Amino acid sequence: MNQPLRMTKQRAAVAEALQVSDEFRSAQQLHELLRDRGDAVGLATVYRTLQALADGGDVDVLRTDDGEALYRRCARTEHHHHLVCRSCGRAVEIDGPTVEAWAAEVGSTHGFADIEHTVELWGTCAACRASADRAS
Amino acid sequence: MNQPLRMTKQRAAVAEALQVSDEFRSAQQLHELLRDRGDAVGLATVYRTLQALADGGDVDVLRTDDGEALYRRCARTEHHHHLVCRSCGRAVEIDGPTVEAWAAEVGSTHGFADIEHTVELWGTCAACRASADRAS
DNA sequence: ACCAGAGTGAGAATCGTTATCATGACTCCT
DNA sequence: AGGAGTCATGATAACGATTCTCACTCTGGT
Repeated sequence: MNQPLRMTKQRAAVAEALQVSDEFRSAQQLHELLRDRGDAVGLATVYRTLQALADGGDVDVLRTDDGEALYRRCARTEHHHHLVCRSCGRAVEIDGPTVEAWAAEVGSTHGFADIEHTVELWGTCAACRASADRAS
Repeated sequence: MNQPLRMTKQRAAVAEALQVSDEFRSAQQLHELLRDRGDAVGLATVYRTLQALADGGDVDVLRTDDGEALYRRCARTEHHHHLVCRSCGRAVEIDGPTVEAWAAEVGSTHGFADIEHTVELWGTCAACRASADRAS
């Protein structure tokens, strides 16, 4: 068994920064956000904390097209997917009712085991579209 | 209009290395593979070529969990997904008949536009499972 | 209050990837 | 064949994200 994590100022700060928004944020964004807010936390610690939270299933992680990791504290712990705004990171949690079974079936059909699936939707949310229009 | 790319030894070599296998390979793996085979090609060129091929839709790109890009020359050019072996990179092209419509619908329901989706399945193929058993 | 050990942070180190830039190869024109 | 102009190459530097190192600090149990 792995002993529970100690609660420190920094971990609390990171956790809280995640509570606040429902948007996916990169480690660096969170680091900056904390700095600006006054709770300066070392970048390394932000990374460590996020990793720990992710391992514990407390935050969801996904990758942008260029490989950067984004983190978000989701309302539910159960398996789900996301519809993410590619410009602001705002996300909606969604289910893929049919996807789950489909994935497992396709996997075994081809003799693959331990199937996992990555299903994420990317789009531009209404708000970001509005501000893009305004700019043009 | 963008003029066609010049066909050079190195581009041919990279393209051919991709033809050979149906496995997803990283740029670095391909670079090594070419070196070993005798067709030494600069790493930068491998990256450039892969990027060009990807832009042209001639190779598919996906990202591992840790953000590394993997490339593969697929049989079809039309939109499709993959079932990839997480240990050897072997891949099977699959369709997600229902997924497409579902993605678009979910997107518009939440007011998102320009919906794209990422759907990839990861598993362990029969061959890799066999060699894993042998090792244990 | 004390102490063992987990946690922290500044900076170095890694790793994948992209940018630079001098050099080389290819095309087209004559 | 002889250039001029262009695109491609490759060694290397630069980059950005992430991880590692290590001396120092704090937490949590006593």
